[in-house]
Amino acid sequence: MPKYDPATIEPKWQAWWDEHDTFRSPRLPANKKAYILDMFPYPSGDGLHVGHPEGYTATDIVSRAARMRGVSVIHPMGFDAFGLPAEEHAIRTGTPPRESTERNIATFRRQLKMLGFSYDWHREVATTDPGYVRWTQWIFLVLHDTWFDPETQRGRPIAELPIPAEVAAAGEQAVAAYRDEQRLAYQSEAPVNWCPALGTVLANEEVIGGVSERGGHPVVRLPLRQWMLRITAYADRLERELDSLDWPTSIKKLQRDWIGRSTGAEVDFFLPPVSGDTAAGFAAWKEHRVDTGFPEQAPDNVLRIYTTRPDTLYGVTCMVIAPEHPLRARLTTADRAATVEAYCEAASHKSDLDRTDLAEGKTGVFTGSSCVHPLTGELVPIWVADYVLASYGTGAIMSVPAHDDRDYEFAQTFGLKIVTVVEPATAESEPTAQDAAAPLFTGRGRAIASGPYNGMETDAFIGQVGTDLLEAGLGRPAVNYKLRDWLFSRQRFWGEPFPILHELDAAGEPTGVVRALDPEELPVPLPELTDFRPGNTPDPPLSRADASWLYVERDGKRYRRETNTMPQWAGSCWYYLRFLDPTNNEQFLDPEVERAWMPVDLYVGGAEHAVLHLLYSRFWHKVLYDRGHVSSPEPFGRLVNQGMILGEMEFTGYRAAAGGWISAGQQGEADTPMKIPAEQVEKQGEHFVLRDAPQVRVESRAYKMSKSRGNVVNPDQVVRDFGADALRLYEMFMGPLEATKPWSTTGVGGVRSFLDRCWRLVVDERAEALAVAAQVCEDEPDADQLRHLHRTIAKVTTDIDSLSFNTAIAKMMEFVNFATPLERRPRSLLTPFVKLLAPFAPHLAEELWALLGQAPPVSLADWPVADEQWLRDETIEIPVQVQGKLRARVVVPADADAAALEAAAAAEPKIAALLDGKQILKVVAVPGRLVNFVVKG
RNA sequence: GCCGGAGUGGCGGAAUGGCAGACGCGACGGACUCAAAAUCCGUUGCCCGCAAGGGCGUGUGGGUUCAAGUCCCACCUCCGGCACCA
Repeated sequence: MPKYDPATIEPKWQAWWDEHDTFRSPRLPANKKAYILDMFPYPSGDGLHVGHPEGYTATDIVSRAARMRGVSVIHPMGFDAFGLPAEEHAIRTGTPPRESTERNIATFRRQLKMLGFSYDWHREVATTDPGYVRWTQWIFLVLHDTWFDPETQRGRPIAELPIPAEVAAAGEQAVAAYRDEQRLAYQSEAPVNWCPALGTVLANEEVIGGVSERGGHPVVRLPLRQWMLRITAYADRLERELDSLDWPTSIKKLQRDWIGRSTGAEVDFFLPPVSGDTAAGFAAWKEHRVDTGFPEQAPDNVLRIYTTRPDTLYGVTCMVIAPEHPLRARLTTADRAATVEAYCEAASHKSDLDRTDLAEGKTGVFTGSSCVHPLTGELVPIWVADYVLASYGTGAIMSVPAHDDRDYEFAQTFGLKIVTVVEPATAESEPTAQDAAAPLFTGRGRAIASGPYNGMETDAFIGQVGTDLLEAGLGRPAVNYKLRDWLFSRQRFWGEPFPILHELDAAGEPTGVVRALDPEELPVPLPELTDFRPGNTPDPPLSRADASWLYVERDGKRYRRETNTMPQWAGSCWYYLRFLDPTNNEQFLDPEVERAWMPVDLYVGGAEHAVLHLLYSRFWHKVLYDRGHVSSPEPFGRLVNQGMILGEMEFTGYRAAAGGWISAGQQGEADTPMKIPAEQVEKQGEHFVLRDAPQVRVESRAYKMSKSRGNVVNPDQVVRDFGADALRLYEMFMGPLEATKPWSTTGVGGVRSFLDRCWRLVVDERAEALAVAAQVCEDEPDADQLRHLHRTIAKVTTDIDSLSFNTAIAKMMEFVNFATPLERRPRSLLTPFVKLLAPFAPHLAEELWALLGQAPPVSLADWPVADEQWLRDETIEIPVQVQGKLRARVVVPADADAAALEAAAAAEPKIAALLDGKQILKVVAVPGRLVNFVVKG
């Protein structure tokens, strides 16, 4: 009668935990601490997806097990609630985003509670809470109040910024402007990615292949005033300090590649005056440079380039500048002006996709002018081409077609000269005549045709020429990063307003003076709007706010509020800090609390945040660290990415347009894919085929869950059908946490029947009322039972530490398989097992714990300790091989040495027969492992 | 193109260089039942064989080793990411 019924016991225990504040964490850890963090979700209107509970269950198991082992655990949850979908919903329906967001959060909260996660809900935050926004804005003020001191590689208060004498002399306004330029949060007019369909500007990272990441809408480039964050100042630290982190190497590498540090040299190429003696001018310039050295800023009379291969200087055959290069107009001769202008005009309209090398070939035009090679004195023509990016390095390159594939392609396209100056330094043969068939060589080697540097290896050459250029004042070593400053403003409604005022003159026009609000004036609330529609222009929706919001007066001056809002990343950059002190109204986080709990010990989330979220968070954290607001330089110690959960495995056959089936792989456009039920398919060799037509191959694959494919699994449904414990357990049993794996509904049924078996281990299912099974007794467990129990304890314990939940569950299944047939089940055998089960299937464990007469909650019971004595065997079975092939097994004492093993093996009748008459060449006997006879004859 | 990750039964997956396939799903057989479901017990990598037994097996080809899923070299396929960063 009393069958295992998750629908009743799960809500019951969830209510119990709530009432008893079972998972509330203290303000400060009582002893050893563990901060176990999930990437908080964006509360979409679709509710929880089965992908969410995967990582959440993993951290929940770790948290619950840690609590049972006496660790002070902090395990919070919240919501990343600003963002585009809520705003788009608002535009469609006219509902204010706050309303739909609150509704969605309520759904998410209900679903998360339904799964029995042991979050401390007292710490819940949403990035949209005014009490949270206040401190996001406050951190912006910190960024705005900070400049990066390159000397100390640290962010420092703007008040400490040294003001150059000439700036100070120019007056207060000049000083203010100088400061504004140096702040970590600064304004820029740079061209931005404007997406008309979304009505917003997007960060470079949000533009994938020329279209918006979200929605795939076209993006155009427009110049616009924007807030930028100077993340590039921290590039070096962001890269270097990755070393100290316990992160997957693949994620570290993604971040390194994204930061894209490269080392090389900047070199100045002399621009001869339009009229006058080029040779004499060049000589005079060189002499001047020897005296004055390499100037910080490139003067007007040079073209400054950046290269990672200064050893190829003698192979330069042309210079290429970006279309947006500041010297472009000056370098263009009158006869080329029309052509160059037309080219640059066209390039400005090209999307990033068109400018990548996916587009066919290289384009470019000659400017008509030339510069002088600093080492050879030869004239080098200057071209404009859009394969050179204005935003990287100096926006200009030296083109070395023989040793750079992009330059090679460019030279080939326009028939430019190719000069080989590096040859492969192969050990086996002295390179003879240059191999004309392979003019492109991008590897490292030995210099040729390079004047005094002939014969030098690439690395030595780079070092030497670097020194020489520096001495001659012609160049200097340089470091560059692919990482760009972070475009931090959005022209949307549903985001944090900036705590910034723009001063207005008498005519109501901005004077260009910016005033940051005082921290006491925060938060700046979002204005009430009725129309959320983005405009046709990049004018943000907030500019349509009431005058009462938009205009403010301070100290007798009129100001207009900043109407851009912050991007969604802002809130998620620091939520892990607010969780520690979520209701603090005095400061963003109490330093005592911060020191006690930080850094995060385990951070689990999807790999899609490998670069952006994790890089932005680290950046903010380092700024807060530099400014003394947090105590550690890195926020996240151990990071783990959970894998994606795919839809159920599908078989797809193809209906030929002409009728009948066509084998997968041979189908054309006109043939229609059709889903085939699994029972109509069978495996034949490498492939699946139709059972009724084995000559027809069928595709078998699991696809990413998506609404359009209709293979989305809904957690509510799974909980209804199998229970939350079954869902949790199944997600952990599917395979390794990090792996991508397909969903299988029958698999959920499998773990559910394991839970049923656990239930029946304790409960008499056929009794009228809930009662402990008759087999449960007060016997002392026997040796065999203790062996099984302690081995299970040992395995489950170590597997939780290594996040190998699938094998931990397998071990518990083995225990249940062992214990089920027992006619007498000692209570003291069952209670430790229920404890092991508790982190995985907490509701069932609480129920069984109570039924076994223990005081709840098992969630805070002591974790069992494996007793070494039961992990050892007295005798073991050892495989015996002859010629490496398994031929027999012998049972020997566990501590038998090699000689004893060999003797026992040789005595085994089957082995003796095989060895008879053979010459034994070698015997490998590994105690505790195996015996292998190597014989001849 | 470049950089990661992965290829093991019908399926998901286990395996400190030492018995490949733990555990689960599915399938098959048995017990219980009038019957079915549920449950319990058992079998289940492939091939040959009545059996005892034997052979073959971790994407492909080579190598190291007494011994390779695991280490090394080359290649193939799939998945993910990056993509003119000089």
